[in-house]
Amino acid sequence: MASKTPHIGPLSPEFALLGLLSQKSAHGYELHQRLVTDLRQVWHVSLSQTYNILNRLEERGYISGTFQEQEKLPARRHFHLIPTGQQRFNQWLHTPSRCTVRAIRVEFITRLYFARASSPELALHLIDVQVVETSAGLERLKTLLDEIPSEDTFNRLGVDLRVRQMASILEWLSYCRATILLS
Amino acid sequence: MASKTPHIGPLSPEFALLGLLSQKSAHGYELHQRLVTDLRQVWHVSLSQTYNILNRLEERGYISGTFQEQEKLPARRHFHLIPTGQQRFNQWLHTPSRCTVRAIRVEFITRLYFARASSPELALHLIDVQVVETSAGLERLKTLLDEIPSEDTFNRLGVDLRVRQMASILEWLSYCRATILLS
DNA sequence: ATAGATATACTCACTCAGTGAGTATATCTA
DNA sequence: TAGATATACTCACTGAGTGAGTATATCTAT
Repeated sequence: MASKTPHIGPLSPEFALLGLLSQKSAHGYELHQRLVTDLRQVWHVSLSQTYNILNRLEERGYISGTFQEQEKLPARRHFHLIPTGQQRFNQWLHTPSRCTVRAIRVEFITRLYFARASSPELALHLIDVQVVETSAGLERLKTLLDEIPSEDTFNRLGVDLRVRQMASILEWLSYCRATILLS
Repeated sequence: MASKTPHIGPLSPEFALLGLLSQKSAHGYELHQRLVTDLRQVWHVSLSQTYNILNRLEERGYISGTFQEQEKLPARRHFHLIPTGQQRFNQWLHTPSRCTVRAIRVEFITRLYFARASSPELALHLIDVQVVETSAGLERLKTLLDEIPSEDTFNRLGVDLRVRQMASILEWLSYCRATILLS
């Protein structure tokens, strides 16, 4: 019954929350706010989704939350990262993103955000690794495109668009490098 | 309790199935096969997801299925489009896609597939409308980018990538037009 | 002065996307 | 003749994402 892919997918803000907690423990509302200020163009996460993920992360034993009474406002839960969660985050931080537009735009940028905060050299390294990964992906897509017969119009159009997008991601990655160097 | 957005989202293969049924009624297995031959680079839909959607579509009164006994193989359900479903499909067919990479790559290509099958002029018209829509989206993104302060590095990087992708989509749309004209 | 908006802080119940395993039979292939 | 592959579908699950609801405090404009 247990799913073969507990791989909860790096395309949910899960790792972003883990990362924010690795910088500073906090309660849900604050985490959500940090997410929507620093990465609002990257993730579109509602408050309730934030809490959903936080609860799951706690169930799985990656973070731990304790209730804090407050004088006037309602009690809140203060979360902090525990070793398994830190380990999970570190591993994610060093794994390149898949070669899809969404993975780059959402997951890779998030990774870069945390990498730069901990060490700008790491950020530059991640960019270089991602360039290699993406170039390889682009070649695979070009080969795939060549193998699709011209009558197969819509499959060709789909792959052709992906080829163009990979190419534009490569250009963006180089712009990204320059931006990180200057920042 | 009822969701405010019954907007089941055009990013599920729902409309593709409606469209396939508008061309020819069929049973689930066959619909799945048509999907993975003609649009395999566009949708990645498993057989069980196909049945899920077909069941939902029937519950909602867009399609209707009747059991057919077979001599040797197990009975199968033959689906056909009913008027509300046809109407829903027609409306979708004439609504431009949102300006996101995924909407274009998945939904727009699907729309084009059905448009060309019914009339190549319609396909060309849809492309032209989409160009207008996408150009407007690109301008909005550029304005947004200008409004993000340069210290806000990662939000800028996110929007910058989207700008590049919109630009590459516009080029692709023009390639698309040429392809449809020649096909 | 006070009414209404906004901020803090969280819970709950829901729909939809997507997967994997399971059931059953027929036919093709080495 | 055994195993892979094709036909045809069901079921139960996890995870993404939303909207409404609860409750209190503070700020703001009339």
